[in-house]
Amino acid sequence: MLLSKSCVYGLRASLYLAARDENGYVPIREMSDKLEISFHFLTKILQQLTGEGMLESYKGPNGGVRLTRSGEDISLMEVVMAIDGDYMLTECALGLPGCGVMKPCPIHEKWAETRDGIRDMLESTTLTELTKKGKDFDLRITAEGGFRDLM
Amino acid sequence: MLLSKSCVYGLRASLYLAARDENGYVPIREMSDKLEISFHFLTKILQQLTGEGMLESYKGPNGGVRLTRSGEDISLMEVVMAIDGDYMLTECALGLPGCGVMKPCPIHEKWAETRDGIRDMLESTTLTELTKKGKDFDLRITAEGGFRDLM
DNA sequence: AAGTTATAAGACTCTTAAGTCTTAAAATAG
DNA sequence: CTATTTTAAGACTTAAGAGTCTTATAACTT
Repeated sequence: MLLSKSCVYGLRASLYLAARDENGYVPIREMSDKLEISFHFLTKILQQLTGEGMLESYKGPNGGVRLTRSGEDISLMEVVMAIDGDYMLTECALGLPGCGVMKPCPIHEKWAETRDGIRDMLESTTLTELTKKGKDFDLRITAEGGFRDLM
Repeated sequence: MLLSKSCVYGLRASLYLAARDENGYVPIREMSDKLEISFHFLTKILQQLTGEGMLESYKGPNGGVRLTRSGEDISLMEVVMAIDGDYMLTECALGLPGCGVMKPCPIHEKWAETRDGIRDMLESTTLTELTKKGKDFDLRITAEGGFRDLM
């Protein structure tokens, strides 16, 4: 799998937060219910995003988490890097250590081009762009439900 | 990781076979030694490729495995499909079941384009193309050694 | 025929990702 | 102050991929 499950859940949660444009704190319990993700597991993932500064959290009643910046300014890449790190964009396709321009494997060059395609997509796509599309066309954010059910 | 370890080992072994252009059978033990892959593990992987008809095997002394066709006619895609299957080219980026044009997630479209890039690369690259490059520039096929050491 | 070299198959172990559960600590509402 | 709602942290369990080991079987060499 290209992205780990943690990362995928992190992306869905980030989209959920961006979609709720009232910018109050959103309880993790609410998100785990709506997105059908284990509460404790989601909590762990969101803690990573909080640690990276993408989210901020607040304890107590009416607490929860929220984006620190506008969803317009947050790319998918930011979420992926916070959770999965950059292995996807640096790792050799043949698994050879230290593969790079200095000591390439035969697939290195072609793989690097392909990877750039992935990188560009992740970097150029923002949360808001996707939530807008999601709301306009009622696309899916959970196994069954679309954006409109959710809000 | 985009490709499983099994798949990566399968690719390296396939390249090894394509690089040994004398078309006799190559003992798995020789490959596992040269490529620094566990013999038993590599055996399993090659059995999958044999099962898919990409390799043929021969038992007894002077036995081993060999490509059933010329390396020019075998794409990386063929190896990847035989070992990892098509999940990479069909799976939803948000992990939603049955994501597709009918019931897309908000990333579906962009992700499909990116995936096409991967697909094209894997389909258009042949084993021979890579072994030729590997031999010409003595590129790496193992952690330390290049193609020239190997043959 | 006997011994050797090889693949075939599957049980088994190890490691890591995925997921759960428990306890602690913060902050607010009443 | 106290009860409640929430995040925080980390131990723990489960599941899956990665890797090892053992036994069986095929086929060649002498």
